[in-house]
Amino acid sequence: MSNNNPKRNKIRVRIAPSPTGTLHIGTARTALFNYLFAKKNEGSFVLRIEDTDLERSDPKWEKDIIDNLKWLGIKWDEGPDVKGEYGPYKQSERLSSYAKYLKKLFKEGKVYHCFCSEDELEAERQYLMSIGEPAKYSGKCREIPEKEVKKRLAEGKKSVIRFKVSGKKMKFKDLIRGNLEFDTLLIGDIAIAKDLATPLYNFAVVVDDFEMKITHVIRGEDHLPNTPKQILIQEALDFPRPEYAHLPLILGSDRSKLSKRHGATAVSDYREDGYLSETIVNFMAFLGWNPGTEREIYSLRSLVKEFSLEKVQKGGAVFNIKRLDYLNGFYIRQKSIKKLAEISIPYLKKAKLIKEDPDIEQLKKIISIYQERLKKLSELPDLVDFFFKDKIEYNKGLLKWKEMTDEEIKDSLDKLEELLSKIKLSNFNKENLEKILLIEAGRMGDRGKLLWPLRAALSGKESSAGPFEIAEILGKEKVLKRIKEAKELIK
RNA sequence: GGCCCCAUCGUCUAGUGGUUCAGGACGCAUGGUUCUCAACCAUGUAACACCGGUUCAAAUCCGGUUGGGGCCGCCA
Repeated sequence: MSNNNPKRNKIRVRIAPSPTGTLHIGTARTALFNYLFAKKNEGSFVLRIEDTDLERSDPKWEKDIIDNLKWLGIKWDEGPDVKGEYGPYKQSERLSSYAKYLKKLFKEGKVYHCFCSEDELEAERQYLMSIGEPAKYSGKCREIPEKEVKKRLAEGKKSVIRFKVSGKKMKFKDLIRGNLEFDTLLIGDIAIAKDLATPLYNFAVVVDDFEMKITHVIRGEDHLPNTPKQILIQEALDFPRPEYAHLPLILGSDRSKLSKRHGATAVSDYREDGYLSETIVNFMAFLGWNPGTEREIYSLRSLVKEFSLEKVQKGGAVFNIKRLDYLNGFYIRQKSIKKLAEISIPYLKKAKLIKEDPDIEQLKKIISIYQERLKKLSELPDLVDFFFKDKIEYNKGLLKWKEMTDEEIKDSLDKLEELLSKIKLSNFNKENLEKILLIEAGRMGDRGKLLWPLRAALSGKESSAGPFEIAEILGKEKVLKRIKEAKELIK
């Protein structure tokens, strides 16, 4: 379909995190959906930092948000670090805009100073709730005469700027939920700024979305009650109304909004735990959305092609870590050995298993036999530590397969030592070991009698990769050494 | 308490009035597979919250009940 005025109709969406903490998984998913919607429709995706709360905002959180969004591959077309037509993209740098519209609202008599104390307001709310009334602000400061207001202001009395809410039914359409209706009679006058230079959320959002020409506001369902408030402010300022789409919430296992008490909520936590960005993206996309087919594996690129708001769910979605693990295992298995070895290095270094200059070829061999056993990178050190340690520790009982006696274990170990020492260094590889040892193991009736003690002696673990591949990587010398050590234990 | 949103297997979901005694995936269980674990394969497990109505026909439409969730800040 052709469009005569593409620029004017261009879709523009935004993610507007406040730098008061690490990038939350919920924020990341909202960012993802906005990004997908923008890219699918050839629109623009804007990153705006909502740092009006000076107390809680910190540049370090802003950095965390930007770093992790980038890590996920979610790129913005305009933002604090990307020049754009509608900047600046940090609210703390947009103060003059807010002041401008605040003055306009004052001039038009649509806002007023409120001198109520927070304690007073809190008590009022409690009282209203207790008698079953809507907990809204009474609006009593509306009536303070102008002269009195000036006097109190001159005295330096603390105040807040409130927007006068006039009662009526407010209807708006939500792209996911359909037609919604709120009774604004139930909304008290909205605090929109502390003063001319300190805007508050509901007001700053409206001004910024207007000035940044945002066409679609896609955000979490927890913002639903804010929407009528923001529309009221928009109308007072004569701004056009964007389209709204409220996403279902991400829930914890108890079906309440995902929060810290459910476990990790920061994208950085998952990143450090060794989840891949592909995993997180694929997983987040399916929290409240699906393509309507049975396909479940999607890259960011393929999501862009398939995404649509119509397929977004209405009900909240529980964050299921088991599924995340499964997906991560899948993506780990998709990685090339080279790449997987590379990204494993930091985890092995952290566990002090390798130093600055690891033997990459050796590492790749190890990784290749553990790739299919890995769910997340942070598990790697515990799985492969025995390759790097000089001496491993385990209880003698570990060497025992089923009901073997110490005597039998010793026989197996002796046999192993005898057989293995005969193998030439150049033939000490998986295929050969298998050929030689399997014959002997078969002779014993139960292969476990030979193979289990071998694997246990080499790895020191209940479970591990197979003994032949481990032996090849360890090398003849070390293998014989570990068998000797096992024999010492049995004595 | 007030307002609002929501409701298919334990979880994520397919399903938009008949082709579905409801399909897929994760999980779980069982079996297969060179000792173990993993991976893989196969099989199984398990759901339309309830009550009315509309209709020849309802998981699908309407109403109510119940249940769950969100919000009610001079945070965002």
